[in-house]
Amino acid sequence: MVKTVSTQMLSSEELGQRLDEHGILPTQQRLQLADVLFSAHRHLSADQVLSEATARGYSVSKATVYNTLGLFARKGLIREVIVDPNRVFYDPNTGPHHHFYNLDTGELIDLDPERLSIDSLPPLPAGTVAEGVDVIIRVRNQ
Amino acid sequence: MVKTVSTQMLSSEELGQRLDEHGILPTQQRLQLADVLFSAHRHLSADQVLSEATARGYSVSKATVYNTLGLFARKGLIREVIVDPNRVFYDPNTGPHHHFYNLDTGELIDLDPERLSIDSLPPLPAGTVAEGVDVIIRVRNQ
DNA sequence: GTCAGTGCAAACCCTTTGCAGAAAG
DNA sequence: CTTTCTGCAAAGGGTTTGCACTGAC
Repeated sequence: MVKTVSTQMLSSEELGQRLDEHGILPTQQRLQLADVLFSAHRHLSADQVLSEATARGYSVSKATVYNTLGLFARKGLIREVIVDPNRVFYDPNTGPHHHFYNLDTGELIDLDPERLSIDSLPPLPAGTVAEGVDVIIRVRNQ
Repeated sequence: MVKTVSTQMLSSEELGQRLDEHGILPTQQRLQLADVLFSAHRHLSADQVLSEATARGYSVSKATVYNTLGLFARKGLIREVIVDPNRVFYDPNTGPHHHFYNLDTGELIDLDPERLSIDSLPPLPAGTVAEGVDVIIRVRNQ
């Protein structure tokens, strides 16, 4: 069973089910924020999520955006991407893949997983277990 | 030139030369901060650099630490490592290598470059050039 | 003397928190 | 009705900035 992640707008039932699957109570604001995150197949910062939500006429506060994004990330619904000391990006794609980060535009772009994958991890420091691997290719224009 | 009682591993002449090579005017504070950075083979945050400098009896202000670390990084003397949204780490090793980041301890550990290297970059987004590649393996204790 | 570097405190910006009111079950 | 969520504003914490002072050449 191959499930492809669609980039089109998801119905609120689908969104609600997705929240349920991750143990997240689907309130109105959470559904709206999930809608923003999953319909844009882009990487958004908290601020951008708030702007986008506001632009769509959703009524959400800044605190709720931050709290909700943190919750979604903790529950595994989305992934935090740390590439810029000034802001955290949120990636609706939780599958294994890496990123280009454009230092000039601040844009974060998915890297085709087939193009670069770390297949064998090196020995980890004693007493630790791997939690995740991030590869960031920093690029500049021209 | 008066020698101060310190634990520095590089002579101030060596440090001064290193700053010169990177086009950095070697002032007293810059030499002291370079001393802290290069004698500790660790990854330090700005705050840790300040603490360490103070502990050694160096007289540097917080603003100068931040300005100087930024300058060193811009000039290629040290490398910024972005792994934690709450602080930037500075790595005196500018050679190609990657990192383990311990989420429990906040510790950043060098990964032996022979253990993991990205030898062929995937095609970059159109109109961009690679600036650097960061691989972060996030680990937890136990 | 001139220009760059430094120190201090205040400003900044993103993010988190405290708490009262609203909503979900 | 009880518990959880939301919104507002204020606090928090790392980093940057404005400006006067100091130091290097």
